[in-house]
Amino acid sequence: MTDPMPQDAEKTTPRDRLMDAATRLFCKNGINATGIDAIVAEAGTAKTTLYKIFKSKGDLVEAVLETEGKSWRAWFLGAIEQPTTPREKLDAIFPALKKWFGEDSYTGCVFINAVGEHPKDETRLRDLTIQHKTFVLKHIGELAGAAGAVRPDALAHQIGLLMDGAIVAAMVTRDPGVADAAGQAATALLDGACGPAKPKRKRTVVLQGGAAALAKEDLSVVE
Amino acid sequence: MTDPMPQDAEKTTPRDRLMDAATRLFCKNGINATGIDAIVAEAGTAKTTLYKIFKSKGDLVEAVLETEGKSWRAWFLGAIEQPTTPREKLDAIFPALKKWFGEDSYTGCVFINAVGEHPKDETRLRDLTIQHKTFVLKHIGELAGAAGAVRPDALAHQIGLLMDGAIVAAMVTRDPGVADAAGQAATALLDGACGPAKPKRKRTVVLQGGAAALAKEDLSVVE
DNA sequence: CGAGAAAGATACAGAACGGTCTGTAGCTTT
DNA sequence: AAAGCTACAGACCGTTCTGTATCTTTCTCG
Repeated sequence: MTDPMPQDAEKTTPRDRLMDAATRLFCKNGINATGIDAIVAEAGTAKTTLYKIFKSKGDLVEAVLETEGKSWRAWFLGAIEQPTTPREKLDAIFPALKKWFGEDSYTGCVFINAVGEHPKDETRLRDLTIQHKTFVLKHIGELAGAAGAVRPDALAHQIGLLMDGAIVAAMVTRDPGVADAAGQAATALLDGACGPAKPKRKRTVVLQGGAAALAKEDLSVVE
Repeated sequence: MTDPMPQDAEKTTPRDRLMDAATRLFCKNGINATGIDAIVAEAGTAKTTLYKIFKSKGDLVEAVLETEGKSWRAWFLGAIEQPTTPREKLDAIFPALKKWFGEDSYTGCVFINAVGEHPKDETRLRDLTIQHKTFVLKHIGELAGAAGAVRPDALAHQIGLLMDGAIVAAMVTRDPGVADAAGQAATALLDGACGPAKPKRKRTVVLQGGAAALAKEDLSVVE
């Protein structure tokens, strides 16, 4: 059967526009500070359209977090997969973050901000955030293991804390340079756990394919 | 002159009650999610009383941040000043944070959360946050210098990032154990910058009085 | 006691909130 | 041409928001 779908062109769906507008406004102004009217105005859709697609504002928030999380993970993994060795990939983390921090549209981590501005006994947003962070940490932990770290998961946990700290500090200070400070700390931790990087003398670290294959696997967070 | 103040007893002023209620509700539920009515109900005051004391909700928010910041700094400096040597004080940072994280009322850093839930082009809240963090980092930097760190300010910056990361991660996960991971990372960084702590063999580090005197100085953040 | 300030209670104003409703324009499909 | 679907437009619902105005109570202190 021939597909009657009208090709592609710039046929953006209302859903995409709503998600895009909501993401932008939630990040820039905060979730609670963003009204439905502002979202539909930015998206150029009707309010009815929004409520035909999403059950409620909370439903839209969750959809934004999931999509934004998946998008961020794809960008992040892509940004650190270009080097060849696991150690070099790990060393690419904070330069990548620095680039992110330098964007005009940088507004910190939408997960962290969402948890911070909602009631602390709320579990749904925290669970989504934990899934997001766990996915990233798992990948870093596997890289750390492949790089020969003595306690890969502990090292990944520490790097994750440095990442979160840098993300928050960059949001507050608007200074991408915090990524350098975090990167130097990470390098010191990595040197301690794996031995120095030896940037010129190539010290080949075997990559058994586990971490490399994982880089291309599904970015969804399974429950 | 005899003080005509009616002793003490539980004579709480409306201002104190309002500040207390606002602090608790802002931290627990978020600033934008907390209405004036909820604050006056929790404080047991009239709405008119609030607006007689504070010009606006934003004014109340700033007052809460300043008071809460001063209180936190006093607690934090007190929690790490009990050890004698600078290095031991630095090693006390993350155990202190762990105790904080374990409190039922722990809700993360109100400064970070406030910045996250407000428009990102807002400068006032970010400035208050930077002042707060700068004060803490300056103290840590002086301790690091007294402990013989090669680049005390850089080390303090890195420790600050670990602190922020731990604060955020503890808010999300509700697991005080993140302080242990952060503390291990800090210990590794400190060992690298100052040499190992040598916990038993006392390696006396001279303290020229600068950092010790500072511990008792004004906790206010000067503009 | 009695004057006056402080703070409570309450109602209100005007705007904004999340969310629903009615109606219609524009496009396929048949 | 008729029918149907999607999405936009915008009024509207009840609620909640920040902030104010008015009145009463309570307490202090001379």
